[in-house]
Amino acid sequence: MGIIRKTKTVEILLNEFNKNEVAISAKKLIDSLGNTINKTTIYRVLDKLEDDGVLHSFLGKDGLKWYAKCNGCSSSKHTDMHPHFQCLSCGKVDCISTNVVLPNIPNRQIEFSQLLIQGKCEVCCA
Amino acid sequence: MGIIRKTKTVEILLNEFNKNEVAISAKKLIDSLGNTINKTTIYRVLDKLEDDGVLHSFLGKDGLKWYAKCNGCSSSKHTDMHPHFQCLSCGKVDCISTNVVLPNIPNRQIEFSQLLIQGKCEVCCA
DNA sequence: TTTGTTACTGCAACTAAGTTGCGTTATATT
DNA sequence: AATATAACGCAACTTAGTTGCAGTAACAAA
Repeated sequence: MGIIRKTKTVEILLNEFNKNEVAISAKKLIDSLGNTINKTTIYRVLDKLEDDGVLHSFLGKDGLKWYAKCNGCSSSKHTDMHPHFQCLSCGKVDCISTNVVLPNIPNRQIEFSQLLIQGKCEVCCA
Repeated sequence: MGIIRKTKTVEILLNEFNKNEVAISAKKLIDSLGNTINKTTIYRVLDKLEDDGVLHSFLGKDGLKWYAKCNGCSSSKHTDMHPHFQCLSCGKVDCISTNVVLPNIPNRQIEFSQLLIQGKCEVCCA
């Protein structure tokens, strides 16, 4: 079940995702908002926003959970299937809006895929 | 630094990877061998075998660490860059020996990539 | 505006994967 | 056999994420 009441916590968290384009890890949200909002609440609101199709989640290079705003997803169907890029220098994660060409795998039924590309971002490249 | 002495633990672990074709998670090795070998030792030997280019590691769908035998890797260079397939029904993970076509990302320097495809394996499809 | 239902929150305690420090054991070299 | 040290076991720790429960607040209805 998703978000039903527009609480202060929901507003604060949505605001975090609106002011930056990049993805944000649950850990970072707890680090920056943890003395305002309880970490349990942060995890729960993120989970519900994902259920609603407002955010999508994926795992970063260390297995940490990251969230980013969805494009064209609804609560019934997450259509987002794009790759993510994580910078090995500064740790920043971006959504890459390019379609992934999946390899042909015989006799298997593909349901999801996650592609994490790692390297140096445009800032850390220079 | 990699493996220097051929101990009983190294032999047992390598044997696990030789009898099956599939990847094995660190957790599963601890579950099955944990009363014979200490879990710290399992983690350390896996780590060293990866340093040596004997195994490669990647993260499964829950962020758990998985290991599988390498093909054509050395201690100096891990050339393996293939996708992995994890079955959502039985949990099995396989290496897919197909090259991945990475999307073109301007102004970024790509160093690694990991593609995890999820769905139903050939056994669970039927 | 007040009341009442219940979604939401905070707290504390917990779970589980993986790590660290250190004293002991065992491999391999001389 | 002696010895240097890689490898091991144990216990305690770290940390991301979860659970149960009691208290709080959002919101609809009166």
